[in-house]
Parts: sequence; C-alpha cells; structure tokens
Amino acid sequence: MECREFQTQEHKKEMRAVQDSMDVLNGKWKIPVISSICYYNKRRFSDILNDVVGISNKMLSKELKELEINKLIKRTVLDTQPVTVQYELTEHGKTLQTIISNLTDWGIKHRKEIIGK
Amino acid sequence: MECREFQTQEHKKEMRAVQDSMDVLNGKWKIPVISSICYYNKRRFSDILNDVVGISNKMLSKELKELEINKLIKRTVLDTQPVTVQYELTEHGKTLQTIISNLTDWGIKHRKEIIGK
DNA sequence: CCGTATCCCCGGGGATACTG
DNA sequence: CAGTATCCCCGGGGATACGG
Repeated sequence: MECREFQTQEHKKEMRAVQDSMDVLNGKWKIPVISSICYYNKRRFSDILNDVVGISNKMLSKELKELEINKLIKRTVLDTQPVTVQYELTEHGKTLQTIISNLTDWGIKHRKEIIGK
Repeated sequence: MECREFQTQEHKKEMRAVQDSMDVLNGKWKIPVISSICYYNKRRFSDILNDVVGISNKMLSKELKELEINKLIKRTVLDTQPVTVQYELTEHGKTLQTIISNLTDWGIKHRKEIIGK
C-alpha cells in the first residue's frame, strides 16, 4: 500500500477519523472488556469483573458506560432477586470484530518482529 | 463473523496480542505522528512538531523514541549544520497502514452511527 | 448483585529554560 | 535544529465503604 495515495485535503479528515476510533478503543480496559462480552456473548457485571484481570469495579462501571454511550454494547437489567445486569454487543459493536481481528494478527507479527524472529 | 469461533485457550493469547498492538498505538499522539511521517514519507523533528497540533517537544521526543524502540520508524541524523534529523517508516511500520486504514473506515462509520444517520 | 461516593496518591504531561 | 532537564499541577484511577 502506498502512503502517497493520500491527498492533502483528505489527510486531515482521515486523521480525525482514526482518532475517533482510537478514542473509542483507548484506555487500558476497553478491548479486554469488549473481548470478554464478545466471547461469552452475554455477560454479567461481576463476571466481566472476574474475566478482566486487575480491573476495579469503578473502572469497569466507567468503561461500560462509555461503551454504551458509543452504542457498542447493550445493557439489560434482569428482574431477578437480587438484580443482575447483562451486557452484549450491539450490531454496531460487532463491526469492531474485523478491527480486533486485524489488531490481533498485527500484535502477533509485531511480537515476533520485536523479540526477534 | 462469529464471536464463537474463539476457543477458550486461544482467547487469552488473542487478547494479549490485541493488547500488544494497542500498547504500541496507545497515547494521544502515536497515530498523528505516524500519520505525519507517513504522509510526507520523510519528515524532520520540527516539521512533525508543526504537523501534530498541540504536541510538546517533550512528548514528541518521547513518542518518537517509543516508536523507534518498536521498530516502526527509522531515525537518521543528517550531517548538516546545524544537525537535522529525519524520520521515516520502517518496512514493519508500513504494515500498520492496513490497520490505520481499517480504523479510518470504522471511525467514519462510527461517527455516522453516533451522530445519527 | 450492581453499581456510586469518597478519599487519596502518583505520574503523565505541559511550560519553560537550557545544551550540543 | 533536536532534543534534555526541571518544575509543577491536575486528574486518572486504585482501595474502600456504602446505597438501592
């Protein structure tokens, strides 16, 4: 792929678009949280808390809220006693899987590149 | 794409791989810096400083160092007076372009999704 | 169980000045 | 020009306790 396929005008718009994506994915926990929900399809708060090693409840709460605002996940309160809450990916959230897949592949390649072939 | 194509064992390895990628790309400035270098092919310190709006010299220095450690960019000191330094993407750095392209596309889609269709 | 509230600490990162 | 050094502030985020 050629760097120079960019046009000057386009370039700034593209940079902004990439940053938009990064804003959504940024932070230590976003990807692991998404990954946990995705893997189990539907997942409860306390289960994600266990899946994602090291995250605090405050952080998990915050991350989930942001992901919900960005319409990547859907939050459902189940009328049990005591209350349980399920999270799942939205259709839009599922479109992230291609990206996550790319990042996975690249991460593996990168690790080989750095540690040495 | 199916979430459930993951196997339990594989899942953790994949999560780690994604995190490896995110670590490399994380931070407010990594993508803009890469984007600047890529766009101009070769680029000097002070030029990048101008391209990436808002970055401080301390941060730029730090980000460039990290990118170099990760073998994404190549640093070349030119024997001019005064010294100038050029940065360019390595072959490995160029493999990021697919990812950046994906992130760009997704960012545009995402913006439409959030702001409303 | 699912969070929110409070306290508190540490380091990311800006502004500025200085060096080779 | 291309950084490094120093100072300093603010808020991200952990630990803990509490509320619905």
